[in-house]
Amino acid sequence: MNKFLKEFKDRGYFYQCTSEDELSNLLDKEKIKAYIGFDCTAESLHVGSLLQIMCLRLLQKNGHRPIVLLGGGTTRIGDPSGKDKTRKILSEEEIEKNIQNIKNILKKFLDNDDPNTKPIFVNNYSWLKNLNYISFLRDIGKHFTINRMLTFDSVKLRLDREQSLSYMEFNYMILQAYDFLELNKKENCVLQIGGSDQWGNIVNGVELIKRYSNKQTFGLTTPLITLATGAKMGKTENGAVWLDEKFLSAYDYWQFWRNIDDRDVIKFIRMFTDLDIVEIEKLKNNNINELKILLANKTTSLLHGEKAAKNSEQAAEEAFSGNSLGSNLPSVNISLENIDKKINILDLILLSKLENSKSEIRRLIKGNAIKINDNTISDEKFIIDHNLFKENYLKLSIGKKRHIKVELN
RNA sequence: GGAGGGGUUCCAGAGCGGUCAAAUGGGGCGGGCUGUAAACCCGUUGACUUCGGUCUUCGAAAGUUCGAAUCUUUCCCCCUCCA
Repeated sequence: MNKFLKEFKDRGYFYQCTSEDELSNLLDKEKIKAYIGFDCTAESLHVGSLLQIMCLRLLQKNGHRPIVLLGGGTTRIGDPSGKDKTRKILSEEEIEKNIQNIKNILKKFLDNDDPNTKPIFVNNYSWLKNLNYISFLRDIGKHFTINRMLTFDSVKLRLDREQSLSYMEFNYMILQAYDFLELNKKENCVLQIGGSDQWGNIVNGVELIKRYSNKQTFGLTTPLITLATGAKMGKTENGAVWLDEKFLSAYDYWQFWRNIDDRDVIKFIRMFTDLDIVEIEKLKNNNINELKILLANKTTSLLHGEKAAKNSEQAAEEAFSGNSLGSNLPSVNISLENIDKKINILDLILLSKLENSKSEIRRLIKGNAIKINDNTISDEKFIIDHNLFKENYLKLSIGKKRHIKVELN
């Protein structure tokens, strides 16, 4: 089997593939261009897209060139795959902003220098916006039958569950198929990779290219990753695990990986780090907490850099060891006047925006969840005094896991 | 267009004149055990509070009533069946 494909499988990226043998042969023979599309509904990507990103990296590692399609056009429609409801439609400016943001995140993960493998960013709006309805129907629409379209899961599930599917959304798969055709013509892109929910859309593209240009192309999908607990990966405590530092600090990102379920650790090291696959097998008997730290360090390095990963590890060490002030923790600032005003613990937490309900904070205090410099606060009227600030900051803990540095300025 | 069913707190889903800030389950949060794990146990889950209470919520608005999530009217939205 082809080297790329083998590693793709060994790392657990593989779910389904069209004409696997032919693809393997092709990959042996030449360096190809492959594309993955990213939805631009959100302002940032989250770990749910990480597997796709790792696929891009693996392509580069094997000398292939990734094309990143930012779905500026298709985001205006909304992919019905795996969705119960029609998505809210975003404004042009929002989508444009999202595209820029997402592009920047992707660049962090990819090698942008090697001229042979550096990513090609495309926005399908550039070709979708000018489509002419009549000629599109005649050129492209004739290759699709409603009979077949109705058999695809994205459509079938919505119909079976008796949830409405608008004509607009129904067209999504045709547009995605057209994207592939366009990239095949323009860039000679011969492979589309996507999550398993994209299978129908991908197959449609492969078939369209076959009918339209009589060329063979390929589709490859990755499995849906679920956690050992059964939950979908990517959303936790405070919402999604964002890849953008503006939404989730490097420290919190590190913590996300540090807290992965035991049963998922090796699997995730395989999927989300660059460690050699053979080396990973040898790690299996290592201390589970060491492995979690390794996982957290490697994944955080890929996104935020090694230094940020190290800092996070150190901050965690300090925060959880219990007798250090955690100078590396994420920090919030509050102004000196507040302390002069003798604010209490309730207001301090409110000001630092860690909670926004006094009732909630009261509840936390009753549950012994609030600590300042590792001392439990049991009085909701506890006054924040200057002498709590060592070297201009104090350590505020909410629960066992949320530790933060409150700095004066 | 006609006939029915429905919109309840994060979700699912009870309530159908006062005892309802609203059962139950899930999820979340906190505590305990432990390993910053899982499982399990306990607590909590509208806001504010001088901890006595006060205020705002059951699609929207108006009304009946001492009193409404519960009754009436109008409007909006969703679903099913028939045409």
